[in-house]
Amino acid sequence: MRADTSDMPEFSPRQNAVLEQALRLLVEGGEKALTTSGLARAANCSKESLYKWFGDREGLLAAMIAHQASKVRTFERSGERLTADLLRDHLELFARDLLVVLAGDVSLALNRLAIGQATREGSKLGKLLLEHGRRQIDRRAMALIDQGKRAGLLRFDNADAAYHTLYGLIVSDLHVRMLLGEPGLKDNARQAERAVAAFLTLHGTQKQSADALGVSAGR
Amino acid sequence: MRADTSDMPEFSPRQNAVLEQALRLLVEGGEKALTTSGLARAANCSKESLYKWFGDREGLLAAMIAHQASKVRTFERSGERLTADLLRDHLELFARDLLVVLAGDVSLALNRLAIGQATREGSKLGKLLLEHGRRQIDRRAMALIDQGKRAGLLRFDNADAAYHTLYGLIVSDLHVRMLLGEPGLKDNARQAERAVAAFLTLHGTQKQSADALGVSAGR
DNA sequence: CCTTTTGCGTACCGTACGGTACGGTTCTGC
DNA sequence: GCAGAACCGTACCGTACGGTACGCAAAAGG
Repeated sequence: MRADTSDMPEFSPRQNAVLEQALRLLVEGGEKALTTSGLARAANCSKESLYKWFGDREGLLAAMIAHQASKVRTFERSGERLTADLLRDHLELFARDLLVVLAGDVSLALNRLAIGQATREGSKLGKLLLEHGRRQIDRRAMALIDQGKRAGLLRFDNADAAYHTLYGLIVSDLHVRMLLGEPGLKDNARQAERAVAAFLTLHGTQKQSADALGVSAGR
Repeated sequence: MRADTSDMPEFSPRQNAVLEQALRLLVEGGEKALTTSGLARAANCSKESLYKWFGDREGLLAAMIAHQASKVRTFERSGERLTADLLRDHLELFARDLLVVLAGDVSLALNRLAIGQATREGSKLGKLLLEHGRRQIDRRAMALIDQGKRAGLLRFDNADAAYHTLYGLIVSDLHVRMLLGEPGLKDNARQAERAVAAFLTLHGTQKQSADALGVSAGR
């Protein structure tokens, strides 16, 4: 169960507990609620220890991202032989998982934090968040659609472009809306079905019934 | 040239100049660079005037959003008879405009600001930003695809769902990536073409050559 | 011309943050 | 059992913010 090419520092249990408190504060009160004093109080540790462990505030934020990413390992069960139905199931599962992850409290809070820090000249936190948080889910999807292509069930020239199409169909502007404070979808499964149906219409090799494309919906 | 159902307070020229400076500070240095003292210095006005005009800091931020929105009026030229080629052209134009707007410095800075303020319990700024900034572009797109349906060129049951599909195909995760500090696309036009081609494959009534779907790409 | 309003510039206040220093306490290795 | 490290709690420091108050110049208006 070792992580892949992990380079990450890995923190002590005590430090992980502190990072957990930090995430809690961030989720509950936003960035302004995550102060060194407040964290020290909430985690029953001293500010001195915080600075010893994480260097400065930015180091703490980076550690929080790494810590959260280390919790979201995604399994890659890629043994079975793919059929059209199986591919659809796996794509819909991926879509549902993606929607659940993006709508998660911690994910939203960390993204808000990194976006709040970012400026025109890029952002250290933003890079970290994209790399740590996105790599896993990207790999899972890419492996899946690659497998679909090798099984003759999907057709596309550029896997990256096809993946971004899938992503856009699943998420649309929902992520930004949630980041801005809007509530999420009422029914993730429905959205997943619609997105995957559209994706298969675009990139599937078999005729797709276009039924699932225009149903009542309503966000 | 009157705005539609505008209720907005509309500010004096002097106040607009101050808001312009505020936007400049925000774009150049992010939220932390937008302080009342800094703005007063940059705009050659007194802090007292700022508080008299805008109430408090949140009022200033809201005014900045309203001011920016008042600058981005979108024309609605919906006279001509639609053909398939014309519809495609208009959709691609919309897509390019959308990508340009989302990638704009001021748009990114305001979205970062509102997202940074937002918490789980919604955000005043976020609501404002979505309503003021999005309404125009949403209306333009909805009118366009509605027109396309009436002309028998598009088919869908739910216009809202179809629009979100179009939006997702155009933007994918690009908006969030840019908010996190990543550079934008190298070629908006290419992305617009691909997205519209996919959208027409899904919702067009005429056979679409699937050529434009899988080309080399590269973001 | 004089009055009133508007607004600039500056000084000021309370607060709260990030970061440091220190004394006392618990844990660890030998 | 003891020395040394790790660590907690608290106090402290400098700074910078949001917001207010005041003195004075310049425009507005009759």
